[in-house]
Amino acid sequence: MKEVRLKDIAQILGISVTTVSKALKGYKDVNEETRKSVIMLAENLNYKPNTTALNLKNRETRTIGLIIPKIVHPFFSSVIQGVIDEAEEKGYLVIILQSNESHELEKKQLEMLIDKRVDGILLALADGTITYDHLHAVMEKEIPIVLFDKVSDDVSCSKVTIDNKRAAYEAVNHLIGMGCRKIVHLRGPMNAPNAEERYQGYLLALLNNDISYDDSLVYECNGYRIEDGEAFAAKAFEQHPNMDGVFAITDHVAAGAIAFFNRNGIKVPEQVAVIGFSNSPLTSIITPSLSTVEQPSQEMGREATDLLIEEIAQRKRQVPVELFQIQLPTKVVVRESTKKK
Amino acid sequence: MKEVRLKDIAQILGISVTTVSKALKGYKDVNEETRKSVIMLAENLNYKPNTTALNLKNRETRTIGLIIPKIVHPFFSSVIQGVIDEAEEKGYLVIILQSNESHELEKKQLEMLIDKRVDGILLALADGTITYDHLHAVMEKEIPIVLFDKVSDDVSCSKVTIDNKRAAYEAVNHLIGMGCRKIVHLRGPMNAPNAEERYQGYLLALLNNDISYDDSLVYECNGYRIEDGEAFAAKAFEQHPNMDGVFAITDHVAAGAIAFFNRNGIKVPEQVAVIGFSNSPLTSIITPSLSTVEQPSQEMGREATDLLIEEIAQRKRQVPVELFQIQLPTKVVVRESTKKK
DNA sequence: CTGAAAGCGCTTACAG
DNA sequence: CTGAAAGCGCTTACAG
Repeated sequence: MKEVRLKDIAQILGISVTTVSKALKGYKDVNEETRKSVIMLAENLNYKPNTTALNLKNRETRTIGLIIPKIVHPFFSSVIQGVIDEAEEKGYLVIILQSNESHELEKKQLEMLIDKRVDGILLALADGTITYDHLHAVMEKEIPIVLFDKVSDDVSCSKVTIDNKRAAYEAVNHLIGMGCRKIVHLRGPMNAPNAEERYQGYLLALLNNDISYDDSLVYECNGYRIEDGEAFAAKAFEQHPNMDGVFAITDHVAAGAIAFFNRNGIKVPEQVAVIGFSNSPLTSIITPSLSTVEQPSQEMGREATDLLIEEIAQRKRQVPVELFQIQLPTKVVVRESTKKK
Repeated sequence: MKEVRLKDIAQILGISVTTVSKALKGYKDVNEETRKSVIMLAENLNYKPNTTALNLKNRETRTIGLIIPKIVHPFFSSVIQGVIDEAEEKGYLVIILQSNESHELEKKQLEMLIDKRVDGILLALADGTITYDHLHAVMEKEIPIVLFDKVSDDVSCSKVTIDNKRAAYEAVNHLIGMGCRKIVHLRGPMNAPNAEERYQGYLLALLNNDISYDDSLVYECNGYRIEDGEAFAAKAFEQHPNMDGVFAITDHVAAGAIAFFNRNGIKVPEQVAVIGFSNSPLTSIITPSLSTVEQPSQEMGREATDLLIEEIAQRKRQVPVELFQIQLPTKVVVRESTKKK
């Protein structure tokens, strides 16, 4: 069963393709009778315009590309959902690719999406990405792109992130409010901007509360798995048996710390309070449940999509493109691991 | 900066578009010199064929659609990864949509994908889907479709699932092997095929081990959240204080049961052994860690994609389409919640 | 070995 | 009010 084309309708009605097209598109220079008969027949034959032909004609695909470091991940999969939902509402479809934190793959996938002629691209930088030529290439082609979560100052485009420094500040401030004074920070790698900003927030909270900074309380985790958290908590506790708080770069690292404390009879939160980052599902599953910082993941996806589609529209209208840097609010979620002593 | 077209190359070289096209596509009826100069220039100008024009010409988009009930879900997000990886390897891109377990949405999205002219569709049925006309419509248009995870006998297309009955059988058999005799089954809804099959597996395991069936040990959960598991475990324990095993329809339900037992001083696994289903991340996070049935999620995505792309190729070659029903192997993963007493 | 022509399915400026 | 023609960027059967 072949697809119905304008030509088929035209032939049946004995009129030209032009007129059929106009009738369907609501041009008013079409006789009322003609219009009606075209529309009826189109309906009966269940005519659907060939999107592929429209794509070619209109120079747009109504498709956006999304490159994400990791799909099987509570935060990112929630971002994906936000993107898809928002895009669908605005009439766009989404092609998703996973960079696996690899610079090479990210670059290759960016090219695939451009070849595919997507109307715009959404991207969270891979950890492995250290140069940005592939992104500059996109900007030169004037293809709209919006970065989110992991971004870089070296790329001038719209961006959606959270305020990592402030979020960390609030987390540590919360620990201090609970009475903590010797707070260990299990931080991420030095070269990761997000990790650096959270570290700055940690510093600021100490400063604002007149707690002197002790750099031996800061540990750089070389992995974000639960076991990494266990290992670093063990190390920290050995070196600082009087520690009374932990601010971990992720919930998994925090969960690892709690596992270590649980196993060694160190009471959480009585002896050591623990707070993580992300509000991932495990926070309410472990015992004690884990306080954390909630990142608005779906909103991040929605917001980034919104900016992208807006930019696509501006480019299309040939008006100057506005760039935005949006920082979404976070909030501390208090659970058992930092409840009042 | 406009995109380079064949026409541009032709003009610069003073030859026809036809010859440029042929040179690039390796036709041998092109002068060696001409070929070389075309290829060089194309490279220098970084020529990329316009995919949109090719789509129209070739009547294919090298794109497949994926409709999934829920994106933020460990099992499904892992399926997504499998699909995307496999598709990318085979030169296809993937458009993802979320049906939110809704029949209506699933139908609408199916139409969107068809309008989009995807080459094929991958779909896990929504819980809300009770009739299959929208799927029959797809089959009539001869658009390749492969169902996975949640499938229906009423739709004749290739399918990829696990053998739920066998998987459940093995789980319950494992409990029996650990010495359990009064095994509670927290099952899913009566009208859900997967739930029904697992229930059948439960029955069969009892039968094969000469344990008489007691239908008061079977509870139909009206939800799969942890709290649902807690509530039903409480109910079961109240009615059967001598119960010694639980086989739950999902890991979350099982985790809820464990939470209830933990809180009430009922030893797991000593007094009651518990096994879940899916091998989701929480299984190794809770205490005691949860035994479960591992479902091959990425493999399911890969396998379904593979079948789909194969079918697309067959349709294209006009050879008769073969339909497959693949059942992927599962395996029992033993953790603390069912360790030897 | 080269290229004019037709065609994929649509849109739209233009002539009548 | 209608429709022939040109065009989006490509491919390919065909003539020379």
